Amino acid sequence: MELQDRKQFYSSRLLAWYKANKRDLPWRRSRNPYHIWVSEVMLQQTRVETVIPYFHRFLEKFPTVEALAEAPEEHVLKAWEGLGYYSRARNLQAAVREVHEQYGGIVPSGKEDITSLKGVGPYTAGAVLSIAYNKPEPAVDGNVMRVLSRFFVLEDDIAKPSTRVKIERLAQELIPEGEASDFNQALMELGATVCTPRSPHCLTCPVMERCGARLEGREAELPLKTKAKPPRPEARAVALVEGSGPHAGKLLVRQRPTDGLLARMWELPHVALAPAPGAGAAAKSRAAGGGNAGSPAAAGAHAARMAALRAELAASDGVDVVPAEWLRDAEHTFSHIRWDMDVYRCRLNGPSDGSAALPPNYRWLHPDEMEQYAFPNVFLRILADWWEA
DNA sequence: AATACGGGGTC
DNA sequence: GACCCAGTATT
Repeated sequence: MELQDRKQFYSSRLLAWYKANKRDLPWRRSRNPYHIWVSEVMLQQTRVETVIPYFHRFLEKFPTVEALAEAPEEHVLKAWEGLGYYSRARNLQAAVREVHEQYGGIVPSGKEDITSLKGVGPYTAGAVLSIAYNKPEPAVDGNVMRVLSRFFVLEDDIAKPSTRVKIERLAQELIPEGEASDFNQALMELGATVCTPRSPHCLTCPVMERCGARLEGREAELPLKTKAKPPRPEARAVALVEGSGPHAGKLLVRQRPTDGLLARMWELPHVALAPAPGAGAAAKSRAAGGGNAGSPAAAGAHAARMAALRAELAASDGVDVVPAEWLRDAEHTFSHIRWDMDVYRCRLNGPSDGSAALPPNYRWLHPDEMEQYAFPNVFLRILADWWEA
């Protein structure tokens, strides 16, 4: 049968290629299921080069299941600072605590058990079971969907969940007897280094002779994927509040709520501005490339935003912050939201000795205390620029 | 099935 | 600027 034959060809060629060409990655130097697990969670939607330094630091701080289970959550979040998708860190620690308490510290090797852990979905379950335990489970990520879509000319939309399920069945059939660990990594390695999203390197591909997409000249068209919605813009006013008296040299920061975007991370106090014509115009003028601090129209817009900043912060947090001047703008794009920010230098209204009481989630932060607070990159950059100047 | 959830690299 | 990345949870 032709298809059977192609599958056989694909598996044996790919496996041999991988054994001869695999990259030397930190998590490939270990078969410790905990190490593999940590790497797989970090690698979710994140590039290998980005992960490597985090992986080293994380395992240095939390070398074992027990160490991570017993660590304070804020230490874990701090170790994850800058990596993004911070629920991964919280879920990983919750799952590791479960492994510590319910599985005697041994990462479970059963599909049901490991899938029940927080933050462990179909991909991560398959990756840990195959890579660490050599179990013949598929581990289908974006690479695998692309690589198999091309070789077998699958025209399903890889953005649809049903497509992943279909490709999982195929990926499982392809696993050579006793070679799950290397074969699954080979699939991903091919996608990461040869069968890349754009301009794949077909001439060096170990399976190009029988690659359907290549033979039809369609390697650039596959896989099919529907486009994501663009992030929605949000105008925000940020308060950079300098301390005085005993708080001189410090900045006012606050911790975010336990749920939602950037959960439990620290940030500069800020408010969302009404999506008024003014905000849109300000964003537009920035996009056009011109600074907007000088123009009369911009000055009026700043006055309105400063008033909104003070009023909204009083209403939401009960802090009375008095904006003094526009400092800078800043833009940050998440997957689904774009923040168009204006940063204002402020002072805290209250006793001149700076003894005013703060809400429980507020702190005065000295630059030397940064290692105790986890900030997302969007605020890390603003803080760094401020302290540098 | 659609959306929330970060941040950065690349062509 | 567009696309994508070793995805998962929630709705």
